[in-house]
Amino acid sequence: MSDSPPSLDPVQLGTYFDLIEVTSLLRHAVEQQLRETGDLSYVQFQLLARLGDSPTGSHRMTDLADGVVYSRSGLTYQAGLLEKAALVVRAPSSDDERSVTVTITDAGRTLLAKVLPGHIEVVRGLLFEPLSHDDVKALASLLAPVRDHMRSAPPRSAAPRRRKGDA
Amino acid sequence: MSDSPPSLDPVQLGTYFDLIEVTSLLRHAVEQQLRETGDLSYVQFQLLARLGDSPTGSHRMTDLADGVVYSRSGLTYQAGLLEKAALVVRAPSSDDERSVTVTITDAGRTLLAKVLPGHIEVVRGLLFEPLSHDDVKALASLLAPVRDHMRSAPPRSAAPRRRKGDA
DNA sequence: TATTGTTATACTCTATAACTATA
DNA sequence: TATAGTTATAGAGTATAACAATA
Repeated sequence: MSDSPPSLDPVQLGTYFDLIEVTSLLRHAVEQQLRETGDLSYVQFQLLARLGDSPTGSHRMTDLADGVVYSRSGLTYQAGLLEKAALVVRAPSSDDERSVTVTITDAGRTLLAKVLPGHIEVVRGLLFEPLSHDDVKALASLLAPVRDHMRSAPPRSAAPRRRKGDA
Repeated sequence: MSDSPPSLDPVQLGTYFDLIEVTSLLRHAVEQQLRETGDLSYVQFQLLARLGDSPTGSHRMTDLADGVVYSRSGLTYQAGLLEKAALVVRAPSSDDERSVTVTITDAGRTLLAKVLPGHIEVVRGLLFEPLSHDDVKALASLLAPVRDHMRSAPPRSAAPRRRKGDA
């Protein structure tokens, strides 16, 4: 199948390990803060944040699923939890009766506002404290192409159901 | 408590989001590969990899827990699964009868060897493809201080039971 | 026929607390 | 008394497949 060298060079390997370690620790710390402060999981926070960022406070289920969650049923589950907590409202979309539009409520915005400062403080204290402004810029400029590459080359993850063309 | 500005600057925020997105996608892709190729979760792979890296092929449970897993019972669970799959053996430590020494088996090493090439290929194809060697070095030099900082400042995560001094 | 979303179900993983045994 | 590990248990999260409704 392939005869390329089957290993990463030591720098790559160490970088990969550091990346995994750093984000695991960061994720863990942030999840704890979100749970304590707002009784939110990270996925739930991401959903609320996306809705809060939207000019309308709304998104279709599919758009949310494509960004945050990996399966549709998973999103239905999470949206159900958020709706039960009155942080979100679901309603049939006006233009496409199949779609469901999710909208953040005032309570959702309030909770988001309550949770955000601590969230940011954790991120700053853990991730950014040892980095200068120039370091952050450098990091950003390294991550951007990786992000774009990953977005453009869905390895074979995602594919919640079956996307566009497919054998 | 604190009157520091309650938000990250746009560059920091974008960097944080990119970091989360990149590692989420990478993690997801890698987990899928591990599951398909070796029926391993990422945690299980990490445990096997740690044991395989050790000169003796062994580690104490506690040492494994401190690096990979966040609760002791979680490690017991995972070690139990690995042992049931004959990838690992557990035995009381010779020097400290309270401790349990986990050792990777030949089958464990075989599985590790089977899984590693694909693992590395996913990491290279997804993470390193858009980065030059200098980019990787730069990324490594940015992640290292963050990693050290996080290790030295356990925010209040981990603490599986109760560490050294504690109120 | 394809797409959107939900439901039922099953499974994996994680964490807390109670417990045993050794240092 | 503190440390190492296990167990029981409970809960959160995820994915697959079958389903209903609209385009």
